[in-house]
Amino acid sequence: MVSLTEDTTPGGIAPLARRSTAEIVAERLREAIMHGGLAPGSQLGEIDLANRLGVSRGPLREAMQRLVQEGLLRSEPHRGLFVSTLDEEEIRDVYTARLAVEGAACQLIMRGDRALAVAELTSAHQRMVAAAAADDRVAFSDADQLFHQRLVAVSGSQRLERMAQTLLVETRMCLTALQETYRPSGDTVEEHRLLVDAIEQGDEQLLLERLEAHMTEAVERLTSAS
Amino acid sequence: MVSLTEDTTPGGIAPLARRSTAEIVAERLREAIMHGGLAPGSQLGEIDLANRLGVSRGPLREAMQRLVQEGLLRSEPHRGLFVSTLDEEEIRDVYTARLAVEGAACQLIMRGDRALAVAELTSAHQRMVAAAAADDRVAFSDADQLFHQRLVAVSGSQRLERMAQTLLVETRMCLTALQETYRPSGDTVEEHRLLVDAIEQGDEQLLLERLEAHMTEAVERLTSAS
DNA sequence: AAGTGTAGGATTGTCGACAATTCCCGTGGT
DNA sequence: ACCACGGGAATTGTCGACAATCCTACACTT
Repeated sequence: MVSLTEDTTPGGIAPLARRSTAEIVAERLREAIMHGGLAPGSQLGEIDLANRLGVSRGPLREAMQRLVQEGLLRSEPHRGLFVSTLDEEEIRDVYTARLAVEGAACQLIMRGDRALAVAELTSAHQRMVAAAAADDRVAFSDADQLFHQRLVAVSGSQRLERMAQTLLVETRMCLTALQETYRPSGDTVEEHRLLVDAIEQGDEQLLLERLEAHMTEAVERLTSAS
Repeated sequence: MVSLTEDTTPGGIAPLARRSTAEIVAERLREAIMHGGLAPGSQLGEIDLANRLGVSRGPLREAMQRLVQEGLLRSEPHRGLFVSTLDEEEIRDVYTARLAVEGAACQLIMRGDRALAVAELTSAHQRMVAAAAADDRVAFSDADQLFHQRLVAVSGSQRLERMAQTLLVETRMCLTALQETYRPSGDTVEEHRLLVDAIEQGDEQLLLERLEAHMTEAVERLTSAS
């Protein structure tokens, strides 16, 4: 039985608030869905998964209910749980919601700590540049996800951050499924840089326009590939 | 043991998709939190709740994990689950998120079926008027909630609708907690009517302005009372 | 041959009991 | 009077087993 509660902060004293098993398992499942370990549409056998994770069916089922609430899993009573599939319309919906959430985050950033935002996002952007240079698809997607995670995180809104997390997992799920056709592109890198620039300049209108353009471009790239 | 799976469509043939127990229990818990049956900050005893709902601890725990994921419950490992409390900052956060979600829904409505939206929202608005006339606080809150539920529902975005659901429950939780000071007001009724009017006119800019004003007013009413 | 009915197998849904951890409170010491 | 220190109770977390349900495949009827 593998230990699920590994302490991530060796020197830290404060993080005494260990997380519940269901939360940890849910995170593992999210990662698996994101990286394609659990393909869209596939059924999740409880006994198999429980054994693989080293936990019993109880905590596993609790974790799965979390993902059902998030929309990542679909529940068919007495049939089982399946990884959600995203058709073209759903992809558009994801990006519509992302635009709403991240747009609101941008507005908060403009009224808040812009310097912090620029610092955080520039750091994430540099990772994108490096990943693109190395032509590392996984690292590129990681950096892309990190960029948008930080965008909503520095907004300071817990709810926008939580909503964005789910949406980013869904986004990542698409990218992984279409891994063949999706490659690091200079355009994508540039789009993110333009966002940071707009924040630095303090031009809210410009920022929102560029964010919308960024989302539109992303949908275009994904739907044209499928 | 009481039957939880009551068929709502006697004559219908298609709706065979019965919902899972966890989903039903989660909905019951949401209602209880909304209406004050479970006060903010109070702990949820598992055995007691399970007995009261007529289910075992297993399904109940699964349902509770859903609410934890939604943010309605807070989990403290080995301590228990508590109903989330909302301080003033959190209330502002809720309305920030609501503005983002409902604003996006409004934009979709403007590009979609405006007539349907007007019909649905007018109907909900009439309930508000009636509740205000009868000075029925609960019915008034019900109508208010229904109005905003329909607003996101007619947008056609599943994700915006799901996000809004959680936010509306949190909103309702505040209203219930502050039930003493919150009363049906003509201003609130009028604000909703202005929203419907803006949709009917097809003026997106005006609609968004009025929506933002509506949210701001609501925050004002709630925070000044506490 | 096509469709229907039925038995088998497998999976999910549910339940009760056991183990682990935490908090409360009484006791003793300083 | 205050603080440190266990003992005990209550609650959560976990687990394995039982019951209900559904899919598959095969035999039977028309």
